[in-house]
Amino acid sequence: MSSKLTERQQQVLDCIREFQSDTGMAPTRAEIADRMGFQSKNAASDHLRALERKGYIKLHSDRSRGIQLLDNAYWSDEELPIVGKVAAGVPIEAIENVERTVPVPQGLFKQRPTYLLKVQGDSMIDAGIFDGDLIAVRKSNVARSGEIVVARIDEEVTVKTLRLNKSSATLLPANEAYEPIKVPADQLVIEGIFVGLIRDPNSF
Amino acid sequence: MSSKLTERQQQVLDCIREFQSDTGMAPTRAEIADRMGFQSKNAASDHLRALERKGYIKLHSDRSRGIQLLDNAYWSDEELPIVGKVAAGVPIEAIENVERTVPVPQGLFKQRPTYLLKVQGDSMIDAGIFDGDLIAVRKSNVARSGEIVVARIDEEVTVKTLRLNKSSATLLPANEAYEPIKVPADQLVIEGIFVGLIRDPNSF
DNA sequence: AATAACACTGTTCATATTATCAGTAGTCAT
DNA sequence: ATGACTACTGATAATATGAACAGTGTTATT
Repeated sequence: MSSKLTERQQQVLDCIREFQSDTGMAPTRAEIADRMGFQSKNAASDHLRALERKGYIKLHSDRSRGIQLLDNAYWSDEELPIVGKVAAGVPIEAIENVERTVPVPQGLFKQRPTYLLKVQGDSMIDAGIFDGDLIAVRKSNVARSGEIVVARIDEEVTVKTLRLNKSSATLLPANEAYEPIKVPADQLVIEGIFVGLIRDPNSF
Repeated sequence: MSSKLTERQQQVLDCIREFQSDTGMAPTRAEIADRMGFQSKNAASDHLRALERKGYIKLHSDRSRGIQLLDNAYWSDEELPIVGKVAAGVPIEAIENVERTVPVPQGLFKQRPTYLLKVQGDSMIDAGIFDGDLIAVRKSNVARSGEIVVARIDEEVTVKTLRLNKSSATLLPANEAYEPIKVPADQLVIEGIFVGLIRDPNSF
């Protein structure tokens, strides 16, 4: 049972999460005040007390950076857009493509997704990604070799495993029925990185 | 590129991970010394410097608890046994059942697995668990409703979703071809909790 | 209209924490 | 046998940080 947060409190909670994600440690009162634009550290203190009272964090008293995010802190839903078919040349996040939004618990995935993409086709079936699955994607225009990426080739968007060589990139399907796609490194457009998968067997 | 750690340094790294897992924050030098049994805080400092130099952590200077675990820190492998067929009545971790061990990166899963179990059968196929998959299991004799568990019924070990009612438990398969199994709560033996899945398409 | 909760500014003080210096020993490679 | 790294003890100084107190307005609820 945790009461609802005010908008400002939610912002502070997000701020703490982001700081932790960036630096690997929880922020101090001063650092929260800095990021949030407060003139006084005590503004941050007040918010922390509120967040603790409402059950989102635990404060370890007299401990530096003693802010512990509780499970609740991660279960504040964020509405993510589901992107379906993507029109040629249109940025993937264009509002026209948004079918609907679904609440996704933050922290469900290690990397925070930017949007959800409904998988079409079975080219990644051996990687456990089925037709109709929702994959969580973090928007990014770079990726490392071995990562599963959302890439654009000739106005078409696909999900494949990225393999980077010296001068070229290969998009690897995970299905024997499909062939790898070799692309010159400078022609490859990465849309995002696969950071998680959501399968709801009752969604059909 | 990160050089190898000494046994002691590995222990200190484990100590930091555990502390962070317990409290949600990185330990101070004093707390490391305390947990490790050092008389001097500087022993911890020395180890931290070594761990940073070898690329396992990042130290944020002049910052309290400014220890950031880098990816490398999680990639220190732990050898986990793979349990295959389980003889009737024999504890699941009995050495006779160990087929082989594989290095599993710690921190790959949020919950640290105790052993790996090779899935036999397709009763959980709708949950994305296929025949031949390795599932990472955390040994536990209790579980919450809704969790996927490794349970023993009549000398047979199965993987199912656990559904707890008032007085009885139901083991739910994720495959229409199989029927749910109802078990009196006091007869159910939980072996462990499903904490992750490893699928290697090249392992066949 | 009163009260509580929210959302801050600004200051002071105690203490938590890091950094650094000075040692002691053991191991390991050149 | 010499230097580099490991693995510590012990102490002190500098700074980072949390806690507390005294205020000011605003907004939501009864």
